[in-house]
Amino acid sequence: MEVRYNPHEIEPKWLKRWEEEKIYRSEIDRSKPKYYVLEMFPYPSGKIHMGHVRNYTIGDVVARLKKMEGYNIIHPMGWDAFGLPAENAAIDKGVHPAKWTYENINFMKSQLKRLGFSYDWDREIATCRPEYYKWEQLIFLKMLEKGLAYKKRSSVNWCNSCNTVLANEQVEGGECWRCGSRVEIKELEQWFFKITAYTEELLSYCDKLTGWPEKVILMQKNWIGKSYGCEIKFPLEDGSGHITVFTTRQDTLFGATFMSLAPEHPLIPELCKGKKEEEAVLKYVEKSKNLTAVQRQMAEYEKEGVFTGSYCINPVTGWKMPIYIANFVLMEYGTGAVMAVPAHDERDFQFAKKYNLPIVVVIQPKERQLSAESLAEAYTEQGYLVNSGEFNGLFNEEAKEKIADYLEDKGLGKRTINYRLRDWGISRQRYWGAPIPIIYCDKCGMVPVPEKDLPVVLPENVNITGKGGSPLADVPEFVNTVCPRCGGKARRDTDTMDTFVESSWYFIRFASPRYEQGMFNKEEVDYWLPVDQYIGGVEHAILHLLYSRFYVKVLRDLGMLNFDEPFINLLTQGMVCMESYKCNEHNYLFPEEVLERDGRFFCKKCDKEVLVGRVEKMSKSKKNVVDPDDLVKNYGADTLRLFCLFAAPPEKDLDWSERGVEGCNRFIQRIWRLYHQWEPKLIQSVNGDEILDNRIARDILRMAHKTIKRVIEDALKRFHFNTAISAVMELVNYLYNIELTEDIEIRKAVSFAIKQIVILMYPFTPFLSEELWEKMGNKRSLFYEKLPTYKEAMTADEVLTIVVQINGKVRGRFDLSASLSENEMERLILADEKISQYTKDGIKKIIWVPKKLVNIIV
RNA sequence: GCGAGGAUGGCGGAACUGGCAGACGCGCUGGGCUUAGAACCCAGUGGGUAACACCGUAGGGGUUCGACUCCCCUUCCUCGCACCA
Repeated sequence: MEVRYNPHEIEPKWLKRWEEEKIYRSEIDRSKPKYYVLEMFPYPSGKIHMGHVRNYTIGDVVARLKKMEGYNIIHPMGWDAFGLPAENAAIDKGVHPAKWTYENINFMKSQLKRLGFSYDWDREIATCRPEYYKWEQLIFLKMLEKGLAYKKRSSVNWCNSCNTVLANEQVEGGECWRCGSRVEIKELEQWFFKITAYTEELLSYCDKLTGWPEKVILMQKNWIGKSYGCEIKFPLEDGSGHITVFTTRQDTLFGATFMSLAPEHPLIPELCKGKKEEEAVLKYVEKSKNLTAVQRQMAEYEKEGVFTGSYCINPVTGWKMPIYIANFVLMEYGTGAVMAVPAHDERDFQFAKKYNLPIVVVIQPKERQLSAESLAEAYTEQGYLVNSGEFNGLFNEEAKEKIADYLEDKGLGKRTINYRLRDWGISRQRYWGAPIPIIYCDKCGMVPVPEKDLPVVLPENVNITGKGGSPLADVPEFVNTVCPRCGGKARRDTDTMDTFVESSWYFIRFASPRYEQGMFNKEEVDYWLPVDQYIGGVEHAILHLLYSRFYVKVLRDLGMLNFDEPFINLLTQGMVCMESYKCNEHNYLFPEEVLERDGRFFCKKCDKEVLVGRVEKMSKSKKNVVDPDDLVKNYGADTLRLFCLFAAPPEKDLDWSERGVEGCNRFIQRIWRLYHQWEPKLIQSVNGDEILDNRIARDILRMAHKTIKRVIEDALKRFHFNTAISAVMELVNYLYNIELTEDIEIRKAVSFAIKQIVILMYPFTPFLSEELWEKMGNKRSLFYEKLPTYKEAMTADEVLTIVVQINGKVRGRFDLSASLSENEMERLILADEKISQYTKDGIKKIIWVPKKLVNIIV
């Protein structure tokens, strides 16, 4: 008889039953501690890919494990449904973004269901529904009231030939992704969220995020970019004012020999006015205007600039410093003006060399002597001050403080702190997003949409061509409205919000997804939030997580929430990777378009040898993708899940391997077969701590208890599912070596062990486990079962294998009864013939690692 | 350039606080079953040797009775930020 686990019969059976019984529905239960498991919700792009499968499998395992540990679980799923791809689909295929999005949602939802994820689908949300974005618009208005939302002129990428705004990701190497023409910069009035109002809190609370990966916290800190320094005033030579700079190196002030300004610096027109340099300067400024940030980066770091014709005075040395415009100075950071210290800053050094500007050394290292003439590069390390008047001889870190004191005393400058973090621009000149609830009236100016008129619904009848500005501007029924204040004619804001706004609070909405009286039901939120375990890709380590943290703080300060941080624990899972094949003639090839011959690979079309690419992230363009649907069809969901968990620990990248998948399927079959071999001999009610006389039976029980311990410690405490699974594999292998027998004690022990396997595998392979669980005579789903407990005493070995080292080298192994004392063991070991050969010249020292190892030093 | 992480068999990966390196899986080899194959089961599998010895965690040095693990230097790889003054 062939015994085979058939996923195509068994898996649909359980899907149906789980759905009918709604076992994953979550409700407040104050008798249990709650646990909120959340995976980053997907963008409904069409169908799920392996990255989703891995992410959601990890989340599902966490949810099931925590449930089995006794928590009341909430495990929701939804759709980050607004975004650019929907609009692109409209442009390419003429499908309405809404239709495209909802169809994708339906399809992807069926895919997720098929994989057996334990979502409470009653809580499903899609951010493109007015019931959702209504509350986003409300919060926008509250932020406006608080001054946390404001409007200012800001630049966008603009394509002249398509006549449209481009998102950053639509700019490829400074060119438009559609037509390839040069991208320009255009200034538009845009909305911003004042995230900088929370800079300090976002930074200091980083240290409270103890459940986050170190790496992500560091990225957040770097993104915020706090630096301590001074603002220093440099008087203009003609006495007409001064230029303020920001520097973190006030210790090098005596070495500042010229001044560099950003091309956008407001003083420039005045500085060059009437000078012979004026024309050249204005031309340079004009040229810089049309450079995007992307293009600036492509400028290959060539430092360049022009002299303005004016000078300012170094306040401590009295030197006349020429004022330059320099392309590397950023208007957005500091004051847009930099004091140039060529001897101690790499960029200033290059600039000084190029334009032949003076270099003065003011920091000397201890071990060598620098001189301005022979300097080949800037010296940016620490050292002692020279050429710095009364500060000579000070260590530069000390001098920073002394010079800052001096500047403050004399009123020449003051200590300041600067941050890299800028406010969050949220205006998008796009259709498929949440409309910004603002009305412009000729008489009353800018008027917020009254709360009672929310939501401002995104109109359906819109023509999306990919041309022009915001598509909403072409919908007169939307644009034209009446002013809520005066009742006169008015126009709506035609921009939509950045999709990061929707994802900044969806995790709160999940607590009460159908609530109609407000953004959320406070009682539900107080119970479920914050998220206990958040799981997703590291690509969101900065923006999404930072914006979500910001949102929670804003809502807290609006009195709506009473917690400070959204995500207690964060797991960033690795990517799913695969080799790629590239033919010189036919570009990237699918694996089936490649022929293998003696370990080399050839293109089936042209028979030329193909380049086997590094294992890298699966992507359509590289043709190194596998479709989860195919895998479910071939192996079933359990196998696919198991592979995602077994091939690597969750935070590492996962290398795709078809053979590895087959191995996981084999393991499932092995459990299935093991069960069926023993089925007639299994004994129903067994408990694991019975005292058995049979040695083999006792060993089986011990092995089972050890396995429970390992699975709990690896899976639950460390989320290392790969080693947890391998522990179960070892137990299965062990049981395969037990001969089928009528011995009652062995049958009891095996029954216990098999039961543990079924329970322990449930979070990983729920279908298989449910089926076996039912076969074992259980009526209720495993979902309600508790994790097994192990007895420490039951894991203790009766016989210990003691490793004996002589001078740190392994020279023998002794199987000794665990009941012996160290002294008794020592006597037995030293009496051994082989060991005594080593010890005949006398023993210096004996070091014991209890129950494991002894090192004899001779 | 700065910051972080990493390098272990033919491959993916174990070894948690320093204590048997290579668990588990894949692949490979041999055997069993079979008319044959697939599937399955058993055994072996870092290098080296007839067997020991010995050599092995990127390379070099150090601390220690003992180092994949701790410290210093070097090389390479991955990721993040990237003209932030």
